[in-house]
Amino acid sequence: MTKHNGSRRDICAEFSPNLAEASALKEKLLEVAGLSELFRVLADETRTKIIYLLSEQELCVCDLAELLEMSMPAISHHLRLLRTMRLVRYRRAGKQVFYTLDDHHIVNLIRQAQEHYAEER
Amino acid sequence: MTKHNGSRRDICAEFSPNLAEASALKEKLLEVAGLSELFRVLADETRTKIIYLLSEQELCVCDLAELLEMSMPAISHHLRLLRTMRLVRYRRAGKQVFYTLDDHHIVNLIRQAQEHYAEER
DNA sequence: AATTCAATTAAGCGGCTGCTTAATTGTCCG
DNA sequence: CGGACAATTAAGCAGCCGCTTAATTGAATT
Repeated sequence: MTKHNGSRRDICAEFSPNLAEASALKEKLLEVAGLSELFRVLADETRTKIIYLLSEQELCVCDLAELLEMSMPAISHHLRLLRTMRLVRYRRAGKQVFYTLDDHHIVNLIRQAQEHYAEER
Repeated sequence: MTKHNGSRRDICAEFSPNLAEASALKEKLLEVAGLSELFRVLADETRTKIIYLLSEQELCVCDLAELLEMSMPAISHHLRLLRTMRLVRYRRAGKQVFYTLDDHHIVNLIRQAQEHYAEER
């Protein structure tokens, strides 16, 4: 007649994880606060590809557009976000603007995702 | 009067990265195809928190709702996605349904993001 | 069986996002 | 200067996403 749920309680309304534990969990949540902003960058396939390409070599906007088979404004739009998030750097060379990856941590994230989730479906 | 751009070309319309290189890059892109689906899961703060909480311990829906200060339908909605992506498992215990993390790779992704992007602003 | 509570589902809405087309800026070259 | 081209910006639209409220399901308790 004690708790029969493997050291857990029975009815939700009565006690959440015992109070101390609950606030400990809530604190833990602070650790991940704000991370989604970063993941949101990678949530778009085109952006992930841009980052991946730039991790290989410097490229100008129209090269990216051609490689990804998208319009230049579309690419430019994505680059704008990557710029404001300080993930890429750019330099002007005549009429063209060349972009390079400025944050290589993010490639590690991509690679790690690759390792664990390659070819699933 | 040769190329003055450090072994690169000048005008975009004329040659993208020399043809062989271009198709090599395009092939590389296949490596990251489909990954965004995964990152999209983490692009929502609530989901990242759910995953993080479940990596600590098994929790029922109403606990999650309380810890995250959100409605149960909202939480349930997110869990549905996590279920279809096979990231969580669940078991029924009376009126409650307990969820556990079924894929711990994804926690590594979160931790890695944490390490590199903690406390930036 | 009737009530209660956890959970899910359904329907609907408001906001965000990623694209398009069109206009604008900046640079080079004749 | 004027034309050409890379790039960005602006405006607008369509689809998606995450929430809400309301209805439904499922299980336990009486």
